[in-house]
Amino acid sequence: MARAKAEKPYHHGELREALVAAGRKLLEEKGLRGFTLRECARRAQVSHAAPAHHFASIDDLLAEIATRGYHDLTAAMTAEARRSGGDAAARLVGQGVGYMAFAAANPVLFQLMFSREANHFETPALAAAAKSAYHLHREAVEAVIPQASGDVKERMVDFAWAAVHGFITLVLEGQLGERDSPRALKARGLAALSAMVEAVVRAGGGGR
Amino acid sequence: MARAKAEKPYHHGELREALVAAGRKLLEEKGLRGFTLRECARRAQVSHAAPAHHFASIDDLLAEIATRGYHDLTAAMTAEARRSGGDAAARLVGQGVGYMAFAAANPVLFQLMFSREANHFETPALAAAAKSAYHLHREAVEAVIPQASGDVKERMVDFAWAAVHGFITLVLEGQLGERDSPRALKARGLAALSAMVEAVVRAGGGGR
DNA sequence: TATTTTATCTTGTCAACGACAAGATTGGAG
DNA sequence: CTCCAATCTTGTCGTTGACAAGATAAAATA
Repeated sequence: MARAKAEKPYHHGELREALVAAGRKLLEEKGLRGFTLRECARRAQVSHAAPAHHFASIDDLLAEIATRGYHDLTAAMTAEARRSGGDAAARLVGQGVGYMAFAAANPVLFQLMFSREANHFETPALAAAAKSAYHLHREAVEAVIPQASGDVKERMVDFAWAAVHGFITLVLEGQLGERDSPRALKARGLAALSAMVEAVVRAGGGGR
Repeated sequence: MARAKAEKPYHHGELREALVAAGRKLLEEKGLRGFTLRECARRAQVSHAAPAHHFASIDDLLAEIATRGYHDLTAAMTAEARRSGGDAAARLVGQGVGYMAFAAANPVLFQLMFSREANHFETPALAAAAKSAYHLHREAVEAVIPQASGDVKERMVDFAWAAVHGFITLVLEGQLGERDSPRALKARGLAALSAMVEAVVRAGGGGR
């Protein structure tokens, strides 16, 4: 009850956060093409020009939203990996599950994060957040094949990420499993994940 | 010299085609967010309202462009598969190469085709073109593992597509191999492809 | 405490956009 | 030759992102 919404606050006080929150919701509701600064301002109860004092342009707001998305993504991956116990392969699967779960819960944001446009408004914070998620994945893959050569490791990092990312991307776009139940879809995702891990293990010298 | 551009043609004659061509170029130049109907009209040398007689809305034009993209994609996949000889596994790799080559040559269009927005302006022609590309892929995968069960086949179709699509998607967004030479990048793509095919063969019972 | 500074938010404006309406031009059907 | 229908034009509307200039209130200073 400290500085909440009494009637109509003088200066709002937390516009930046409000804009990010409203923007994130708007993004999921209307898609990237339906996303407008003015609607964000409207939802935050401020005038159309107020956001300019916190974000230089609409791309700046999108960059901030994408950056937070990466933070949430790494959090989801970490949490799900931890739940999956100590085995390296199981943790890799768990991280993949976390990755897919985040994407499924935030489809438009996920598409924004990995869109070509996102590369255009590249802020340092966005690049750092993306790199952080990448390293998380890289380490999980390398832990599965610790004895493999650096080259094989690199290729398996590529391959594992591609399989996970490709699967959930195709699902989100409606190309894969459009008429499956959520349950069946999750099974398909897990099948893709385990096929991926098997391939990694095998390529890393752990096969037979 | 039949109905080309003499001075300023009466009715243009081929506006629809001109708009699609201009739009496709504009899309690659400016990205989806920089794509405007009026700029397409400008490049086709017509007034801002002329496109309305050929496309009901901007989404209609984008849908048409995406549809042609799918046609070109299937053509690229077919051509590259044919070049790769008669072995089913080699042809699957070839199709993947064609897939990636198309995406690399038309990055923004590719992103549009597989974007969430594309699902929104879903025309019958677009859906048919997309389904056609899907079936091409499905058959190529199934040809590699003809003796596998239907369930395994389905999962390997998922998996193979996910690996190819995921890899090229990550490359296009700059997440993978951003500072590799085109040559090195192609090698990474081929490595991902062969890891995928190996996994498919093994899962399909052709292993050992 | 009183005054000044500064961040924040407002209203007002601009060019560009997508969409629509109404009128002009032209190729082809009768 | 006449009329029709498709095609293209000009004109307009509401909305958008960005900018400018002024108002408000919090914070810094004296």
